[in-house]
Amino acid sequence: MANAPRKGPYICGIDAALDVVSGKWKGLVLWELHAHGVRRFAELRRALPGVSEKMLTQHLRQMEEDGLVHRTVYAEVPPRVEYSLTESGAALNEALRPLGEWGRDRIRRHRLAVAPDPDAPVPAGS
Amino acid sequence: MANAPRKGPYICGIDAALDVVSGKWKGLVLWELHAHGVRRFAELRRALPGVSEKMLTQHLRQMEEDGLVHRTVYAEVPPRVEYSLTESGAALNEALRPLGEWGRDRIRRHRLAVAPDPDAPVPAGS
DNA sequence: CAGCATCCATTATGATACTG
DNA sequence: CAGTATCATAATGGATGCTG
Repeated sequence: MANAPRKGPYICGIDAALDVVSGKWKGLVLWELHAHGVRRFAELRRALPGVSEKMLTQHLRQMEEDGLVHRTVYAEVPPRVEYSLTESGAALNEALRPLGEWGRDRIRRHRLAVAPDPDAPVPAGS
Repeated sequence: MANAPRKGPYICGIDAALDVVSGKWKGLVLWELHAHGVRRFAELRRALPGVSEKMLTQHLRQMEEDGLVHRTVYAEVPPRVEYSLTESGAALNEALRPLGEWGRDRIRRHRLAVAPDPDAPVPAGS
């Protein structure tokens, strides 16, 4: 993925779409940017428990190249980089919603493990 | 994938869903089974240009384990095995439809390569 | 803070030959 | 026909250290 080995040719829309969302964290990045609108690198990092800097960078660059996310660099010290969804990325997210529903259903039905939400407020008394 | 290294825990429905559709041919298998209802091993093989027997078997087994496809073996000579979508698989396919739309849009917009449909009728004069 | 470079481990995918 | 087994390679994921 590091050098975006563009798959294709595609047989139908499904695999064209799956091609750009495949990757361990792409779905979560989309989700996170959709939920918050704009996120900085470190914020995304925190939102994706277990992701390494390299992977996050790779995924973000790939998604930028695929026209899904927008990257804004502020020439400040310390540096600041903000990510947001492009129009295409937002549309993809919309298209992903039913899939998310199905996934939640599946989690319920099969009682799969769910990681704690790092955005959740800290429980009182801790 | 050969031994289904169940990922998770999941952070949201999206990645739970992406987990079961990730794989180079899963989307196409779903598509094919959706379009035709029931397909034999060799039919699926033909429908997925370039897939190796091993990969197809692996994907089908994984999808069976994930409860997406149903596998029926007929004790005949020569052997016959038919695959079809389970209820869950059909629901997944429904959930995948908007994604397919988005993918087709993307193909159009970026003028991406599209493989010829092996199901298409043979052009006259060949 | 937001990265890039390097090395290394694990997975995914493939080609080929063989079997009931 | 519908697979398995075996042998390879490519793609992906991750740990660590360094830089502007």
